[in-house]
Amino acid sequence: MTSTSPEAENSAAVPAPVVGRPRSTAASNAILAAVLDLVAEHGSMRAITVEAVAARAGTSKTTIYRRWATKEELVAAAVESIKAPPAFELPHESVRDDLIRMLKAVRTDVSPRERRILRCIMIDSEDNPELAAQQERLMTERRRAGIELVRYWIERGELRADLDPMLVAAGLVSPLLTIQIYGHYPHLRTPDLAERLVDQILTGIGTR
Amino acid sequence: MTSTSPEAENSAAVPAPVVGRPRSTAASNAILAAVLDLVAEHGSMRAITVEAVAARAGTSKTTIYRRWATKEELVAAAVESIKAPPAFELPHESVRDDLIRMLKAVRTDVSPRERRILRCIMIDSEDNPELAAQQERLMTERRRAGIELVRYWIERGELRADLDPMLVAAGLVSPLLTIQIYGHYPHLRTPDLAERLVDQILTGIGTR
DNA sequence: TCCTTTCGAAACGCTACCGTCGCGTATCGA
DNA sequence: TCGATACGCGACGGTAGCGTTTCGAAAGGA
Repeated sequence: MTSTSPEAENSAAVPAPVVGRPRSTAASNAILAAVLDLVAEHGSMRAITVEAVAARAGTSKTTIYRRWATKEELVAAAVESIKAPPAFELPHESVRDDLIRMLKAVRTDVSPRERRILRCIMIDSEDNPELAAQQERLMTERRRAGIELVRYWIERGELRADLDPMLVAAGLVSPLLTIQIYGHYPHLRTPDLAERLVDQILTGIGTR
Repeated sequence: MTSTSPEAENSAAVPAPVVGRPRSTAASNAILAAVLDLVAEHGSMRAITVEAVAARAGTSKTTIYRRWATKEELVAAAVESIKAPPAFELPHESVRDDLIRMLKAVRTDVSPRERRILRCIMIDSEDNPELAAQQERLMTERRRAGIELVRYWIERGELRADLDPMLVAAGLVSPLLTIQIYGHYPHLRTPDLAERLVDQILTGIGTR
């Protein structure tokens, strides 16, 4: 820790010179936050303009373009600045409660703002490999907790030993996400969706 | 059937006069097909241009704007022209086979072209209520078969009677779609995904 | 203090695309 | 044949947004 800068450098940014007036980190943060705000408000990354970002951040376009060469780099940097939510604590009292809590965490820990941001990343990552990589990073982080949870209860014999933890997690989280975030199956958007999903997969749907 | 036109009128189109040279239905069809082609090739509706549609359809921009007032109307009409796939026949030999067949039909009956179109509709329906309505129409049609199937096997006592058929369908189709179409959980993209999903939900994951 | 760089503001060039118009030609019904 | 409309073509005006430039002022480091 000899002379570390207080803020981590933005990866894809144009490097700042060492002499002269230093760049305002407050401005950098405000710009990245403004990008995420606007992405959350409007539908996608196509829908936001650099001028709007500057206005929201209280800076000028010049200040933005001094840091990032293109709009794509700017958005990528903003997405990169998103941190994964802190790992939530589970009481480990019962499989059912844990799974339900995990699913509800997907719904509550993720704010509506962040939810819309994730949705936009999903959309735009189609034709933006940089964004696609970022998406993978965010998704993998968020998926890990669920997979670990399944593993935990398999070890304790509460879940079948021959399960693929990832498939179980997918079977629970995917329906929840498509219903909650994408708005599919509107009839299923009830407050007890998490409970119903867990019960369904826990006991199975067959009669034998 | 006195003087019915051979083709159904396009709903939101500017009505064609009764005197003078009639509009070419071939051109109309070529235009709508071109829209869907281009939507499938490029990412979204924003990415396609009216000039490109005209070029692909072998017409001129004038011909397009004589039928639809704006690009939005054009896209909406093209989406409206999509027909639901024919209902597939199931052998009804066993629940397991039927469910697996149903899931595999999701993967095979929907061509890659149509898949991309559906994806784009999903994306653009965010800020286009007209498209959102069309999306609901297409999704509901496609979901019905799965829900009916669950109901069929409930009546025959092979599935639990207290199930919500829609929740079961969602629990099966959603993971498949997110994995197959959206590319999530890349480790799960195996040829036997349908079988594994069905087995997991059929027998349940719990040990008691 | 001086030198270097940043900042905000405003204007600019550029490109892409929408939607319109005019024109000569083609095609239908009466 | 005549009248009315559709057709393709090309050009146009208008708008939006990206990225650049200029300029005076401010703010740090040596």
